[in-house]
Amino acid sequence: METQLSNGPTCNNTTNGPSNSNTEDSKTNLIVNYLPQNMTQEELKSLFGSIGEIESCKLVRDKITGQSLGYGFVNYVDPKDAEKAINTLNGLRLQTKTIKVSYARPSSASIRDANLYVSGLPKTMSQKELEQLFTQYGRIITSRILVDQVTGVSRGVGFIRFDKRVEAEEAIKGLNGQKPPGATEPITVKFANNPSQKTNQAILSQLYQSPNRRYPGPLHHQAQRLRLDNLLNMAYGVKRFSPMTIDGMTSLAGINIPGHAGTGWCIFVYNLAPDADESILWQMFGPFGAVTNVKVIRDFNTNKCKGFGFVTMTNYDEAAMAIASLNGYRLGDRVLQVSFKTNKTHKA
DNA sequence: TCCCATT
Repeated sequence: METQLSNGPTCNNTTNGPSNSNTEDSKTNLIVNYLPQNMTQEELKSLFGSIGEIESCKLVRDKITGQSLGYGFVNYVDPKDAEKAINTLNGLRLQTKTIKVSYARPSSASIRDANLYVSGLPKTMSQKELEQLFTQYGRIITSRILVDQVTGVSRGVGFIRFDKRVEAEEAIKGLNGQKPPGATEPITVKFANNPSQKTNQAILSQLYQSPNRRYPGPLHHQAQRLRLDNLLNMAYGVKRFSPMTIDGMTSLAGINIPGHAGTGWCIFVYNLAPDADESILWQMFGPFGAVTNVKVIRDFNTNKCKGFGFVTMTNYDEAAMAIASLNGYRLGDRVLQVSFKTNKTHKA
């Protein structure tokens, strides 16, 4: 039973069919991938706790920096709740991410370091074709082709994660330096970099590529020292800086602050009646927690609601609870659709 | 040339 909800064009769900060992663990323990960088373990627990009772929950963090690695585990008490979580939360879009929810495989050393980096792919090769090339070597857990953010065209590089490391090793032996069918150039297949090593390099390049300082070396000025301290603190998650501190650091302008959630969590409410007004949104969402803004989108000429609106809530867990409770809610003769707002444009 | 899938 494969779960195939929309999970982005370059992300598959080739995971955990019924061929897995049927231990109790495999039926209650879920892995959650592609979490937003700023999501905390408590928020993860809140979101999944809205489905049913959680036995344990863990957000995986970098051992050194404490930064979220973007995935976590949720272990339910009841296998039915685990199944329900997959059915209702897989493919959920949070900020820029589309989360993936699937059964966790039993933990073992043999499944670690099974991720391959593939380059030199024909630009025309699809994700499915990439999988077809690699599937002879083992069970593919995830595959991905990187695309140019602007044009959407393949960059000719991608990833294949196998179930077992030995499968990945065999794929390297079999495919590295080989030409895929119809291709003119050979591809390179090697183990992917360890994701946790990357964070530090990104921080260093931020430090050294800031406008006043392009070369590595000792820091002399007070402003630069402060900037270094702040960057390290932010990067290593030691503390969060108040907006005041950040405003005072003009040299920080242009640097994206990890973990900054913005003004709140925007919720998209669809299928409102033409005569809906703001008060109904306050009434519906207010009981779940702090609501800072509501808006009903209206037609400029008729002043009638165009069928949707937005609600901004301060706290993630309250927003998640409101969504879990109000999505599918019957308002009059209409069934509402409630979700976190996406970046998609909603045409009227 | 590197996508955050094993607590």
